[in-house]
Amino acid sequence: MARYDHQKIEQKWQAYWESHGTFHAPNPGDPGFDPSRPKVYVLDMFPYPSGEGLHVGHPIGYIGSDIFARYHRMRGYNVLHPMGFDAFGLPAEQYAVETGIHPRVTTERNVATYMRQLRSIGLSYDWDRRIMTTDPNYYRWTQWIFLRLFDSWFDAEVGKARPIADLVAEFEAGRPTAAGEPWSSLDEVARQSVIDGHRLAYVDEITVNWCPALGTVLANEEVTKDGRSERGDHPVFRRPLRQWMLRITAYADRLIEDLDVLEWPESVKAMQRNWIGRSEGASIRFRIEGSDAFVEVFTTRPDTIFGATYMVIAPEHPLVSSLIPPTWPGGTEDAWTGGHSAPMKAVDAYRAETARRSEVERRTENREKTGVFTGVFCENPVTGGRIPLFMADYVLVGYGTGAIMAVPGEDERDWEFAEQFELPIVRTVEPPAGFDGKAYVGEGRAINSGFLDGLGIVAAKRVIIDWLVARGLGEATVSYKLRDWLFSRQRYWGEPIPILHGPNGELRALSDDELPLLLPEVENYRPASMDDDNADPVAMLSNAPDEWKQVDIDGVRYRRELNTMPQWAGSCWYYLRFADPGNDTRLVGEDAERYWMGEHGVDLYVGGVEHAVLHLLYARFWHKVLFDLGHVSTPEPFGRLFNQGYILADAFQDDRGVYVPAEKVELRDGVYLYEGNEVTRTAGRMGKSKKNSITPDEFVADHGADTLRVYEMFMGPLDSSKPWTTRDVIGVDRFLQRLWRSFVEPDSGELLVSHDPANDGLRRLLHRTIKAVTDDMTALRFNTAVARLFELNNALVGLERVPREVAEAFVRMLAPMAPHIADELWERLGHEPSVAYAPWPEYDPELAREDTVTMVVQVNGKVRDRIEVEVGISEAEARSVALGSERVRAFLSGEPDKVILRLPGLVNVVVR
RNA sequence: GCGGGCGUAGCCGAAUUGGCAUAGGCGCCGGACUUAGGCUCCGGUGGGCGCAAGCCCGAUGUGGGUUCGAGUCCCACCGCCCGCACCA
Repeated sequence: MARYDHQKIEQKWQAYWESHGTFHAPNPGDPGFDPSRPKVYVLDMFPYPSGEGLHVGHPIGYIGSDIFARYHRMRGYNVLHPMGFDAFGLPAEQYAVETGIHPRVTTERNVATYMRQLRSIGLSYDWDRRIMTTDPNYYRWTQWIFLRLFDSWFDAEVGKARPIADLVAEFEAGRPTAAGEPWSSLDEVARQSVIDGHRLAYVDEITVNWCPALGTVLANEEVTKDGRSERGDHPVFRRPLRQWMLRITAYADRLIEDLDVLEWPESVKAMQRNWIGRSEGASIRFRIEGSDAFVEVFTTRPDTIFGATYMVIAPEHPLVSSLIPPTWPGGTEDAWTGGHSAPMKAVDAYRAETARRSEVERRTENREKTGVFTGVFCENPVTGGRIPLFMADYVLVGYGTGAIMAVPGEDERDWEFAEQFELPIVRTVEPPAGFDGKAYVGEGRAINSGFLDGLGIVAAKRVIIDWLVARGLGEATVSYKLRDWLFSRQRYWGEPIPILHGPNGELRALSDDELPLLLPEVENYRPASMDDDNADPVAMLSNAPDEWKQVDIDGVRYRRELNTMPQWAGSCWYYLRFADPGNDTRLVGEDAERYWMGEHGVDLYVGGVEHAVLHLLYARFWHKVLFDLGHVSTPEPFGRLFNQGYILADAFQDDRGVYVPAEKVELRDGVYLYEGNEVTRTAGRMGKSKKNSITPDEFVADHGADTLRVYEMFMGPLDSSKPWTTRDVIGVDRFLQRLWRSFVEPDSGELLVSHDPANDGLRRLLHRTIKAVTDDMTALRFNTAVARLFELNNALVGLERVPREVAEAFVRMLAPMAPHIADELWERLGHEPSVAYAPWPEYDPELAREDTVTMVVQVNGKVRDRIEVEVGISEAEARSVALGSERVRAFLSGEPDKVILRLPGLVNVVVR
């Protein structure tokens, strides 16, 4: 064999691993399970199997986690390293709309491609644990968890979820209902409605994001800031609709607090905190003039209430029309009316205008403020002043109470509005001298604020809240940006929601043993709404046969829920199922859950930062519910999270902006040419649409899986995005070829390993390398680990034979990154296959240390000499070496001199 | 605007605690082997002087600060990336 033949060797070892079940991880209680070993759970964010297959940018995180998993196997851990597929979702369904092919068929075809590609790069998954969210044996448990959410309520007193039965028992024991009526006085329907109002999964009529093109409503999280669908970039409209909701807001505080102990990137923690958006403040009730009714506002600055010169409600605010006067009251300025003859007309017109205006426009910053006076005056509770109530779309209905007290002196938005509508501005916080801005939002003492004058912001807040509480006008409250999770979708390819609707609208959950509720077959996948923006939402399952849609129980006819779950559902708990994928009596066996999820849950979770908020927040929420109900043993699912960076690649566009195949573009004299025409280079993620993808199939055929793995790790830090540079691949190819030649005689295939011990220099390098690579492995610094192995390999060049101690350690260090070539060499070194469970090499701390180190000698502040000294030299010796140096002596003045020895770990000041 | 992060050679990048800045790779230059070629081998690669050992000088976005000593810590500024954004 003249060269290292990657095709032959990689196929050989992949076949070996599969036929020997090398990476199968037994569960507690299974044959071969060793309970004395520590466990590590290494998880990738499982993919949605798209029809395009993988390109080389996709597996970079998988390779990183695979190296981590392989390293821990060699360290003697029981390693859970599974893979599966998040296979419900829109693309397969949209493909079905076009082709009529059942989503199950396309999904299975795509999964087969993914598995072939993943296997071809030597990832050490335990494929026996493979799961698919679309498998009835899987979604049975997704539905089961939904039923637990339906059957639970959040007990705010203990801050955790409890079974509904507990709530019923408490009501029967005298717990007051929210409406204040005693439980015993309620009839069955009223009781049911009280209970339904407490469930973690509940139905509510809310304003939803309706996307006709996708034929479904979307969660806020799935709508871009331009008011379009994240998937497909279709227009989204606001519609009121009765929908399933999950009460994630109940967990807002715990979702924030529990972030602290997680070993997650700070940026992701920050994004989650930001998304939940907790702010402390006060709700304050402002009496409506001439009425007993109040407008309740939320503010984070109750201390500024003396400066509240007007109020604003959102256009969607449910202010009762009867409170709006028939004519413009005295004190109405012309600028406030919008030219309308009566308040109701002005309000109706403004509401209509807002509804027409897209979300995009509404959310655009720096848009000129619009609004209209409602004809209602309120009373400022502290000043007694008469202040107008406006309607304006800069106040959002979804946050706080949908109403604000406006303090233009201390808030930039309010200032802008006040200027436009000629409303009075009163400063209530003293700006620093020389402040010439408009609204002042900084620290300062209260002014123009009656009994608050002179107080700082914090103290003023405390005093005013006490004052309001004493008068029943307000209280301290906390507000969140986080909304409850809209959980219904009108699409076909998702988990059916296991609920029945009774003749009187009552909800009836399926029992656990009626699960799974199978997805029915339908004739047509095309949503009725698809081409009509004005169409109403219709659930796809209304196309199901009547036998499925109707259920008769005890003579009562029930209708099945026709909505399905969103794609996030399956990925909310898949990490639990991997611990015990075959269990058909529980979602996960207790022993398996406690063992694999023990201590920190998933020990390393690797995936893209695009899931920083949605998937990771939803999964944490479900996990906490399951934790509260006693189904899992840890409060958090993912102890350590790592976001791999993306592989970027140049893409090229011609003069019409059309992408041209990147591999056919040539660089000549600083100009990029495609078929002789100049094209423009752009950077970005790899993707089929940009015609710059490289598939693992072609790469593995040309260079091999080991080169792909090592190259992707060597490109740079795993968590930063970096460009794919085909030119650089050759360095890794050379490394592996050179390595092979160091070990194997090219012509005879003889093993070039000697029994002679390594010389001191090589041995020191070896032990330094082991130390560095070992540190790199746990820190996921694989780029530097590769560089260390390059360096060690370079030291072997020119040796006739590699000393065995070096060879053995080298192969073992190489194994996680380049497992095929490492297994081959390991076998040739005379070991049983495979190196996957060979012990990781240990280093000798003495040998790993540098043997000499440079001592820098400064005389009176200037470096005068650098002297190589042995590591571990004593202070006295170092001093005598330094003072013995002629160069140093030449600069001694005879006066007391300051001589400083600089030595790693030793600062030694000598005065002479 | 708020939050998170980053600026090191021609390019990708390294530098555990503040301690020889620039490891490793690409590219480039020179040489060897070869009829030829390069997924071969050897050497060089911040600038200057030197045949050489070596010597001198400069440099981690900019400007300050702390320190015997700063890529690393502190302050200000400049530039870039990511997330959120009329959230009261």
